[in-house]
Amino acid sequence: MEVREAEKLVIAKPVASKPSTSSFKTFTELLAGAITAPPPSFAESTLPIRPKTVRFKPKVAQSTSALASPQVSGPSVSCSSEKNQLTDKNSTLIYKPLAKLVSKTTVSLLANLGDSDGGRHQEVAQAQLQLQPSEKADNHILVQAPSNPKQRITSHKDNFQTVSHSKSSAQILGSNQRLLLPSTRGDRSCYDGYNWRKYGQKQVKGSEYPRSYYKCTNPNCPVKKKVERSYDGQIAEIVYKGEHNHPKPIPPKRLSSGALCQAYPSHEKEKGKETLLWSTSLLEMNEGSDSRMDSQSDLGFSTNTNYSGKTPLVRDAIIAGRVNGGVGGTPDNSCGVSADWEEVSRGDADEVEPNCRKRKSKDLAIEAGEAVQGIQQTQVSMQTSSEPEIVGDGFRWRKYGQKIVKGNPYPRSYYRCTSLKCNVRKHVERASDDPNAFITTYEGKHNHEMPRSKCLNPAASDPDSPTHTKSKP
DNA sequence: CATCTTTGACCCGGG
DNA sequence: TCCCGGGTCAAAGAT
Repeated sequence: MEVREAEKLVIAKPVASKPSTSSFKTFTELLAGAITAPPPSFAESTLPIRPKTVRFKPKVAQSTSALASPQVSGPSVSCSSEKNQLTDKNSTLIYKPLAKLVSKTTVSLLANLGDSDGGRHQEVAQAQLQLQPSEKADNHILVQAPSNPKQRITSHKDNFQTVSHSKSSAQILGSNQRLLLPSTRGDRSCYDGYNWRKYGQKQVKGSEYPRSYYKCTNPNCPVKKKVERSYDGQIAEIVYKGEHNHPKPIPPKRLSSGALCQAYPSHEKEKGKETLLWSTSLLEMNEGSDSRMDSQSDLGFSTNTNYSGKTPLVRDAIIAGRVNGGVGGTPDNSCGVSADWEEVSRGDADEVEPNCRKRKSKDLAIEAGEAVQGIQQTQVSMQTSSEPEIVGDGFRWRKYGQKIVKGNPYPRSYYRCTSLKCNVRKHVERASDDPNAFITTYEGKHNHEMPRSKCLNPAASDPDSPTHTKSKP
């Protein structure tokens, strides 16, 4: 099967679980031994490990080969080959380059990676990062896994640019694709370091798969993502909306909880394998089998999951590129990647939601948002001029939608006041090619006073003031 | 008991 | 003005 073909290429590492009486076994031996273990259905598989793993079907042979040997080097890797496969619908990554911050830890981590095979990951990660020539108002990341045989073109209209590459992320993702059996609880499809709450699911016309809607659980964080998942659990497409206005939540103790506890299925936690250091995982990633990965099998791949699995850098590259509000898909993107993981263990951000499932009621969340304001401000300042209203004009807004409105090639973002019982809404859209020109339209009147956050910098709290926005209340 | 997912209904912009 | 369809809400159920 094609799927297995992909696995063969990517996950070919013999399981370490084998009681290695004799220090080394040939691959054949390992294979043979493994084949006996899994169910008959896997007999034909050359992958003795992780029988549960389901990967996106690599429709493109070359892609798999590329995956197998990510020898490309240098930051430019992503650009060179990607153009060659613009038509490769199986591996499409829509990514809006955004300026991103690279932490020191990231740098150091990258350095370390470079010493090992991390360099490869970095390259791969870079391959994931696709620059979008146009400055759009929203950063969306669209990851489309190649699993879908009918891969539909990820044409996100004007907002997106479909890009593919030899080592397309999708394929890489695919290589790490896991069976996403919707876990009953905590199906955080796509672990990306953030916590998501599913708030809807729908069968979208034109899409063969149901689309799930997720919101970042962080208070006042406008980020949402849509995940289309095939019936067998594979992620067909992921679309991110907005930018996180907060740092990544941090698990109390190294990947053991926090984000993981949410992102990972319950059994994952039970296994306690998440305590594995990512660094360790990184070393094993491309070889295919680490227990952690196994435990992720039902996590669902995703931009995140997959990345986090075999190619965390890839994942992070994407996430970081977006999360950090970066403007540029510079080679550093790969750094952001690792940075993300670094952050996970650093604990610099979870003041808002340090523990998994600490989420309280919406009210509490809103209140908590106050505490985040400071962070927001900081984050926003790092962002591009896009979506300046996230933090607001003194009020707090939550983005609840976005659409392409006729007559404007740029997407219109919809916000609502986060204050309870306040029905004020507004939508923001680019007014022209000028990335700084926005039109903000307000609806309704605030039935409350402008919130005053202690951490809020009055000066910074008025993103509208920059003159880029003209409001018409 | 708290939190999260599910899912049908509703909202609303666009054609 | 009506209909379509994507997105969101929120009650109910699950964990």
